[in-house]
Amino acid sequence: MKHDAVMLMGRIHDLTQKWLRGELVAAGLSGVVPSHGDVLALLFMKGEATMHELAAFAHRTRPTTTVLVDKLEEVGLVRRMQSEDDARSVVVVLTAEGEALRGSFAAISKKLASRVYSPLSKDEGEMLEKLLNKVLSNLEAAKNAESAKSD
Amino acid sequence: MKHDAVMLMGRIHDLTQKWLRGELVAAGLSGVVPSHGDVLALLFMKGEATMHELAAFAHRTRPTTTVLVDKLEEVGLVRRMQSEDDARSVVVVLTAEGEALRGSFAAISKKLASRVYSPLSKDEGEMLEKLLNKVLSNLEAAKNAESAKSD
DNA sequence: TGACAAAAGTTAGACATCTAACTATAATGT
DNA sequence: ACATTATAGTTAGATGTCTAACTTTTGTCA
Repeated sequence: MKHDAVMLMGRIHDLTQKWLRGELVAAGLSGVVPSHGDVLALLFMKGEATMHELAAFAHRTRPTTTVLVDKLEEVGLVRRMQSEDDARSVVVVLTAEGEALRGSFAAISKKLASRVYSPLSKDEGEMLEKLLNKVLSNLEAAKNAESAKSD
Repeated sequence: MKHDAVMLMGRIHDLTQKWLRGELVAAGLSGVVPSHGDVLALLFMKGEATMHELAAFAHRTRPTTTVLVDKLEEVGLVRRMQSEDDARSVVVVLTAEGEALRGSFAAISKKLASRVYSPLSKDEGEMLEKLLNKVLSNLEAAKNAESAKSD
């Protein structure tokens, strides 16, 4: 055992992010980066979402989400609206142009999965997901335990 | 199969990097980040290295490595020297202060591995490394195949 | 009911990283 | 031998992300 899983995951993460950027450019979406994809992914699922929900889903901070949505609004894929329930909230929705990209995004996402899973058998793919979930749950539990200590 | 391995690895990567930053601060190394750790790791192994070697080992670009070494020199952990063989090359070496941190870095590195591997059995740990290596090799092969096409 | 705390979002400033362009030196080929 | 090409490293400028601080609105509770 080389105990290098963290390094391996870092490398895989780097390569997949880089590849994704290339795909987005190839799809005519210069200036759109993988994090924007996470924002759009939630909108494709839910139709609309608050900044807060988008930030949580994309695992980014709210300031970062502000910038991400600024960009998506600038290129015309989403629109900000005032919430009717809560005057503090902003609701983000897809424009027609944004909705039109649903298919492209699904295709890129499928291509990414196939790229990563192709060297693995079905069993191996499932095993990998199981092991990663174990590791992640454990890290999140440890993190929560530590932040709870500072009460 | 959820095909979410990429997302899981991204999350694990984020959490481990964040934790590492905290450990470095706790070790009195404010301003030193995980990438600096990669630079130091090679110096702990080889004693000295050129900028080019450090960049390759840390998987960063040479401009980034310039900045990393600037910082390490500023906090007194390494020193730049002119190479005697090649006037273009810079050789980076550890200072006494840098050498003194060997133990702390080994401890942090061990703690990180234990954090990640603790929820896994020995067999599972080995399996995880095997699967990640498969995925990474495949991605690197695909990348090389694509860049070769543009000849 | 009115003060104070919590939450949603933005702005400002910092930082790690990247690509492109530049300087200086070494290697190569005719 | 000299011109061209390649390599080592740095500088300059851009970008994605973060934390801290701020504004506005909502919730709480004495």
